[in-house]
Amino acid sequence: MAETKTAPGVRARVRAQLTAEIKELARQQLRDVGASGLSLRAIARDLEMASSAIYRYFPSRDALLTALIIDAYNDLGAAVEEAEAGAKREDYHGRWSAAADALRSWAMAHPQQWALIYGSPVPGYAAPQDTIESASRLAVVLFTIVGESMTARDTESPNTSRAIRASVASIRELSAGTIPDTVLVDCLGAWSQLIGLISMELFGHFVNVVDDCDIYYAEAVRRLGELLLPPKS
Amino acid sequence: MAETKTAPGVRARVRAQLTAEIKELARQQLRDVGASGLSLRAIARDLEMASSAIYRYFPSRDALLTALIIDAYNDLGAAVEEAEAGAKREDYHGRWSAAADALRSWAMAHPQQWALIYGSPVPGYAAPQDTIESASRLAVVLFTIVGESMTARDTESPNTSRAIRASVASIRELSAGTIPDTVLVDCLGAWSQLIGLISMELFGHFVNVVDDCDIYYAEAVRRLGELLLPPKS
DNA sequence: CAAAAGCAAGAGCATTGCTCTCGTTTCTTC
DNA sequence: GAAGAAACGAGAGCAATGCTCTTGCTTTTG
Repeated sequence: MAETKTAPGVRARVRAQLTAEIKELARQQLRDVGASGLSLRAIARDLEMASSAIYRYFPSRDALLTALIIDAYNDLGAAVEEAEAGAKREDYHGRWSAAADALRSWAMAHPQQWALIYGSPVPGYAAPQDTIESASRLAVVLFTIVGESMTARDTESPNTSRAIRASVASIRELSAGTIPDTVLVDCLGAWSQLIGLISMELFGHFVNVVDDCDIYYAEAVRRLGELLLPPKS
Repeated sequence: MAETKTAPGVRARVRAQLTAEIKELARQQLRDVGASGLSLRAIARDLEMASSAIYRYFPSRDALLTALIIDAYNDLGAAVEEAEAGAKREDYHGRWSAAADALRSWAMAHPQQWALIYGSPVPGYAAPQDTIESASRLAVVLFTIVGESMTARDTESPNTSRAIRASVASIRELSAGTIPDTVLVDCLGAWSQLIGLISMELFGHFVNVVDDCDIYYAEAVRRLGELLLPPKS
């Protein structure tokens, strides 16, 4: 009796697999017709099951989208983390470039998933708490690079006003307090610039503006590194 | 006979008005249910006409969206142009802040329209040529400020590589060639950062990150101005 | 072994974008 | 000014969607 009764139950396993298959088909559909054209019925058709059966796995279309969003955040976070981990620890400029390049590479390889997480929030206004942990992975990598580069440098607290200090209080915790506020402001700007650059390119705002996005992006990343990090040894 | 026969024809006028009414109702729906929930049938219902009649004015839902996108670009462009025109011509920092502040103010006042133009491109991949002229108005304002501030400064051509020069060749025309390439690269970065900052705030990426977006944005704009413009007199 | 919970299927509802046809109104051209 | 052309509004209809409900079946659980 205990023979076929594997610990997590056979039913739980087939359920997990079917859930994964649904998400995989959804991702495929995302690439083909975009987020707005994602259809639960089409997925059910590909899976040769009744459309109503899908609702045993995802209570609504938006729930499926939300699951895809979380997966995308994690996939992107893992890609950036891995690339950044490949650089020498003390080479802050190398770590910065590696992370930034991995960010854009992932975006170019998964444009629809990028649009899902950094484009307009499609499902009403549902970006629930489930996403925030996965979403923060990218920011953690970027801010950690700058934060670790700070310990070596003089961390003299500059003359930022009280109001500005307060406006970035939350993010200071994420960076463990090692980054002075002026640099923190620049960090947020650099982060936003990276997201902005990639989104502008991906969403067509650089057509007839920037001719070679590869080269321009590399240059922009280099300058941001020079602004944020201690000068190269 | 020529009495009621006004030059553009009475029919053309009522058509223009109905077109405007449709767009106005569409904008209203945009605020209520977002772009994905925009329904031609609902507009027809509000207008108390048959759903099929709408198609005499817009051949498809995407066409309506495209019209709204162009309107949004023009509305935003006009708002920024007007704000920038209100500053003293020789006060480049004032012009820069005025334009950047108007940009964010417009975005906060019209979040759905912002999402329409800077979010994920919803209608398939249709961002046709009609939009590019309206879309460039913002960039023209920003780049013109920097360009005009350059004529006073030394425009020594710095050591940018040939590849980087080529990557931004198209945008150089828009700025009438008065901006050296290094500054041009920073301009593009600043532009992307503004769009990125506002999008991140609007799309929820600054929740639990930036506490006071008003103050932070003002500081970020100030720093970008210091980077791009000649030092304050 | 029996009750309970999970599952798949089918029918059905309300809604959508869009097309086609059919009279009617307005404009254009002779 | 009248005939022909073009634009218009309405209605019916098609294919598709998200989602719900009910009905049997299977797996798990007590």
